[in-house]
Amino acid sequence: MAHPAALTLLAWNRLLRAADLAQQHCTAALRAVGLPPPEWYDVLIALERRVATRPRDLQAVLATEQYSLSRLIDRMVKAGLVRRAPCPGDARGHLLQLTIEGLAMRAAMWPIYAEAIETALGARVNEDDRAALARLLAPLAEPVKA
Amino acid sequence: MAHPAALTLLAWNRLLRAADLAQQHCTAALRAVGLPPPEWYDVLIALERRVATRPRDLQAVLATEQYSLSRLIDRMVKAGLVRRAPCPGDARGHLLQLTIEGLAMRAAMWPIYAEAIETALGARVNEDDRAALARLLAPLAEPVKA
DNA sequence: GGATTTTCCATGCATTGGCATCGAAAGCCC
DNA sequence: GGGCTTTCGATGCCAATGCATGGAAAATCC
Repeated sequence: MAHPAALTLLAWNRLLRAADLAQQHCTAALRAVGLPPPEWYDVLIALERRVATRPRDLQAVLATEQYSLSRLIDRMVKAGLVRRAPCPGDARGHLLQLTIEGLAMRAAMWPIYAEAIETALGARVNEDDRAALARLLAPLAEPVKA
Repeated sequence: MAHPAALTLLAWNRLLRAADLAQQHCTAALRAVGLPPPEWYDVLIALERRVATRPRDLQAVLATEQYSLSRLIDRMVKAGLVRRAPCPGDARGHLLQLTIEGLAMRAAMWPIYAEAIETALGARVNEDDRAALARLLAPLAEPVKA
């Protein structure tokens, strides 16, 4: 296996840095107005759109670790945003439901989150470049070994 | 502030996912052969190249939080890879030095790290695309407000 | 040069994450 | 149906992170 070229390392470092800065920016923006971090939004919106209703589906959608998701849900339940309901047909798992508060929280978070994304990405890269970025990142957003 | 376009969201999600997968892959590759995570390499190589010798310089170079770096150094000192030496002319700080073991560790990590980068990025994106990626990510690798 | 502000680094405390493992229910195979 | 394997989700334990703050030295200001 060849050593990475200088260009590869440059792209590598920028990729990691860019993602880090982007996430920090969003987290800080939400936090600044007393809202929970982006991961909470991702869970809420997935449940609202019924993309997933069980933890294992959410896990696949969000590409998060099982234990990590399990505890995230714990916190969201404790915060009153999500409810665990019995799962008909599979007594191992359960269904996840948004509460009214969860729905409200999702709605409250979006404007802040959206603006943060716009500031961090939309406003700094023109449309052509955003399209190019999305295209170039597509293969990298797939699991490495696949 | 306008809502992000669908294209922006796509690029956004792929950016975060790609960086996450990339880091996981490297961390796992190093861990699989009993070596410490990538951040350790970043510290070691910075010290070896004398890019930075004091914690605050390292902090700037690595774009890490102050407390986070402070404790990372703690661990590396405990592991015998780095030494804290008094800093002539500024009694608040100190100089960081690689130990022999630190130097060896840096050398031992590189082949594994390099191969992981090559697998995760170099081998999945052709040269033109890597160049394009580096160019497109350049603005995003700068602090958001700048 | 004394007081104030800023820089540099560490740390207490609570939260979060990583890893391994567990218990329980489904699925499978015979 | 009785074992064996796989899937689902939670959790104990320890490590790492985040946030706030502390303390001490340097720089600045008057």
